Amino acid sequence: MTDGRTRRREDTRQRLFVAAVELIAEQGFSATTVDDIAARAGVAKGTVYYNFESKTVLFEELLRHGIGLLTAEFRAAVTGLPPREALAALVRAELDYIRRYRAFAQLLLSEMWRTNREWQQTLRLLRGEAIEVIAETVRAGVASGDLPADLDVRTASSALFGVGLVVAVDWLVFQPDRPIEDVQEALLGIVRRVAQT
Amino acid sequence: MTDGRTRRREDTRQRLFVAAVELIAEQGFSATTVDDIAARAGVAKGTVYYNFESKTVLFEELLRHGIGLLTAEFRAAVTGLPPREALAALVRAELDYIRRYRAFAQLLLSEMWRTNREWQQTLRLLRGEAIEVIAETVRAGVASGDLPADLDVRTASSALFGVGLVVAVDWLVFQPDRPIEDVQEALLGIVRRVAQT
DNA sequence: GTTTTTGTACTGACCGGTCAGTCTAGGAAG
DNA sequence: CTTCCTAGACTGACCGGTCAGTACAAAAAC
Repeated sequence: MTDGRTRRREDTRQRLFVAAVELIAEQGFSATTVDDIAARAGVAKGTVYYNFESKTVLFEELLRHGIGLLTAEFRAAVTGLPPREALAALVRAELDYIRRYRAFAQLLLSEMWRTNREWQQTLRLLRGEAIEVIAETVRAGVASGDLPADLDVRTASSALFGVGLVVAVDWLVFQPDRPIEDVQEALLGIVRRVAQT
Repeated sequence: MTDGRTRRREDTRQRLFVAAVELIAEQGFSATTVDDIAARAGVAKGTVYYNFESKTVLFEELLRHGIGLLTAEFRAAVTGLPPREALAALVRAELDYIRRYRAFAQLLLSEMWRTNREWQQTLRLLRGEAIEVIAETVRAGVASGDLPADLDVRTASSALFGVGLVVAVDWLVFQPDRPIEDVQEALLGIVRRVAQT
């Protein structure tokens, strides 16, 4: 399983992911060429096609990997916490994730609301999984009376997800010199106020 | 000035704008071909290049036109209103605009945070102009004591702009059957709470 | 009022470059 | 020697941009 070969291959795939995510974040999927990805990863073009079926599949696996990680961190963040604390933990987890994987966050923000792309279904599905974790928390909060009863669970959940994304990426792109902790504070403040019963 | 020729040409340019904005909203700038745009507008490819210098210039003029309109509506919305009412009017104006030009809003959301694209400077500039209107309102509110003194004007303004965009487009793309008035209510509620002194 | 000229809007075949994907020779690991 | 993987030249489709030519309205000439 973790013999030299598998480890080496896993390493190559990882380098390709990193290269692809950076380039696609900057330029978008269509404007990014496979040659660029291979060059930045320091491998030959053939290696890309040895490791991935196609450019689209590489991107889909990238999305799966990236959002899977986010979903996992969401789950880890909320386990065992009461609703209102869990909500704050989710905001923190999202921003923490964005800080660590800023290129992926930027990519997500740009490609999330597209329609008519081959990988759109995949992305929609993955988005649903991540938001479901938020929705579970919100639902529990509404049921227990910790959150306002008139809160629309689906809307609130997707809004929370999107707002964190846009505010953080906006900060990263347009005011990159300022610390992300400030965004976190601002967002927590907003969520706290909105969550008031 | 408004003879047959100029009117005809203006009409063609308008049709090209409409076709381009829809296609780019769905697929992105790079994935949209000039042939597609021409076909949807019902003109020959050459006509695109008769009316616009290049694909990039067409897109830049599109951005200028679209954001210019938004900025104008922002200005019209705030004139003569006291800070807190002006802020609510801005939210209403933004959502009203997004409802009317949903494709353009979707396009903006997807291309706004890109880096390393030829037209990035243009977009950055235009974004600045639109946000400046918001910033003036916030600044006046902070100065007059109508808004919290510790509000960071630049951050608050760009956050307000971005949040309206994501929440509205998210709704349009993922829950298109529900009325946008609900989003407006939700957003106004949030802004009202955050703006509390 | 008719004919000729001119300028403008548009057309679509075509060109050159680019890019996703293929193929095969060869290097590394065991 | 065999197996697994990588390199990078190559191919064919596609796409941005060009250009010689058409259509047609309005002015100019008579």
